[in-house]
Amino acid sequence: MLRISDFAQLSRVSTKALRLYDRLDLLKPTHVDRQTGYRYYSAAQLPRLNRILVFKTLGFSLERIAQLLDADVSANQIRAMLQLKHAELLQHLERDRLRLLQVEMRLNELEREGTMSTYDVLTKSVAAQPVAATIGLIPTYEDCEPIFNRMFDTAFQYAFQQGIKQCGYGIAVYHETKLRDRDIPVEAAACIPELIPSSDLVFSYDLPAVETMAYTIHRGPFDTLGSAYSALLAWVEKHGYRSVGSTRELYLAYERNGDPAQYVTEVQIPVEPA
Amino acid sequence: MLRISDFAQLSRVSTKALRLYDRLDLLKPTHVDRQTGYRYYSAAQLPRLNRILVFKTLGFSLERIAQLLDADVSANQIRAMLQLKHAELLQHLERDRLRLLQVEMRLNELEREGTMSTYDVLTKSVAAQPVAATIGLIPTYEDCEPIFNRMFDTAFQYAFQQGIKQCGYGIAVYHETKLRDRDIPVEAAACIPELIPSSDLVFSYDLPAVETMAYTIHRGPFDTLGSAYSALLAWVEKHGYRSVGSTRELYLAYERNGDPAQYVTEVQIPVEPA
DNA sequence: CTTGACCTTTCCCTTGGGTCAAAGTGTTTA
DNA sequence: TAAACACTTTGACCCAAGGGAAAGGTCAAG
Repeated sequence: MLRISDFAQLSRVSTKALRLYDRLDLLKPTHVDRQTGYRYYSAAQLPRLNRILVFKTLGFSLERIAQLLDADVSANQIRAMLQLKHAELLQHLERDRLRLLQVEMRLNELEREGTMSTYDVLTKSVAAQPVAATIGLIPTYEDCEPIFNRMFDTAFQYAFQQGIKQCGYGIAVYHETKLRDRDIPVEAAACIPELIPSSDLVFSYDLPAVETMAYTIHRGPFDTLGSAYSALLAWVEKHGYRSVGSTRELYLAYERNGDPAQYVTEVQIPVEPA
Repeated sequence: MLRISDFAQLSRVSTKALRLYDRLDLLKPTHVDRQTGYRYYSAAQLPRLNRILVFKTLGFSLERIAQLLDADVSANQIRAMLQLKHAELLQHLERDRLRLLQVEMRLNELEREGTMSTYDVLTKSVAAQPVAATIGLIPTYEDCEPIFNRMFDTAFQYAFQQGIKQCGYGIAVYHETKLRDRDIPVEAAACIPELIPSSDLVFSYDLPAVETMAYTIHRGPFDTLGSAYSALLAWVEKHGYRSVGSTRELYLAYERNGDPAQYVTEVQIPVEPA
């Protein structure tokens, strides 16, 4: 009969851990004194404790270990739990591999540029979104704001006429076409809570859901949006994605004739693993 | 000005998390109503929140992220933190790779044998241990118990004569020699708290510390110790170690003329990565 | 004015123990 | 035999990053 500290020394497991394992029914002392509550262990319990430690190094939780050590558990169930753990570990490995790559990229950037990019790119999934949209052509990226304003006015006003009380943000959608820097076709869409009838000028439809949307947030005037696109496209390429849809601009903070420095725009590109 | 739930929807971060980030000074609302305590956010805070999310996906803790986002932190400090994270991730990868291998080995074993080995092998580091030891020859592994008993008697009795009150466990040390199955040289050592003078028959010295000791626990009579050795040696080979020292047997539960089924023996092999 | 949606703070819960603290035990020594 | 000291017990609080729920205050629409 060993006292808890002797057994702890023998097994190199702390007394605190042994008491926890007792409470969790993982490893009960062979004997507990009725009077004093003292726990007494036997060297014969070391195999069980060792098995616990092995499963712990495999990354199992104490709760799962309790299940694994249960005498009634079949080899099949054990295999299932091992396979589950196997899959889990593969996930962990993949996640950490990606993290490692990203940390390395950040480090490279820091070495090259001396500073980190102001654009942080993330991915998210985006649900389908009912919109009221107009289509137009932008002659050039400079001074396109008045044209956009007219297009959004058309869309939002039409939505109001159709009884929409609460409109959401404005979204610009650039459909995939041959690259060109003049006469770019663009869609100006107003987010609305539900579909409405379409008219000649304004189409109401569901902006499709996107499984993986890479996006970044641009703060400031629209004429510097180009650097956000650069950062976003560079990120997409470096992270092994490819663009698979229409890019979008979501105008999160915009006030007509307001201070352009306060504008906030989310730039989005649907992607999928290359 | 956005209410917390709007900002949460926009950023896809739960209100609970936003309140936590407020409390941790990671992301304070632009405005908090004095009367009601309502938090009001601005879309202009999305870049900062995005940067928080990026660092979170890299695996940084919120506390570290707070440091990284601190305006006063230099590029050098950021680089240092990234490098630290890099090293940490490498460790994680290595650990999970090993875990994966071990889970796979367990699965293989389960497929082949239909059950898991009764021997669980672990490694630990072992400190130097003062002992009083005698040396002898074992003619054969069968019926060696009386010889061992005499040797241990000699060692323990000598220790008592030298004033040792509390002796520890008995240890048998098999020094590396050419493999042979008869006339095996062996050392029977009594663990003692401190060195004592040596005599003709009993040597007192420090059993050397071992950085990495592979060990397993055997329960039962000594004549089945062979399977423990088999399991241990197989483990050592499969896990990419090689034996680098004298194997030891530590008698954790032994009673002369007791029930051999109750014996508990720890079998140890010093190893290092091959 | 009421209702329902939304906001606040506060408390408890999660893992695997570490770290005290108060109080009771066991052994040893004077 | 009693004090000293080492050991044990339970209990409470702590870590990270929130999730969940309760109790009560606020806001906007009908």
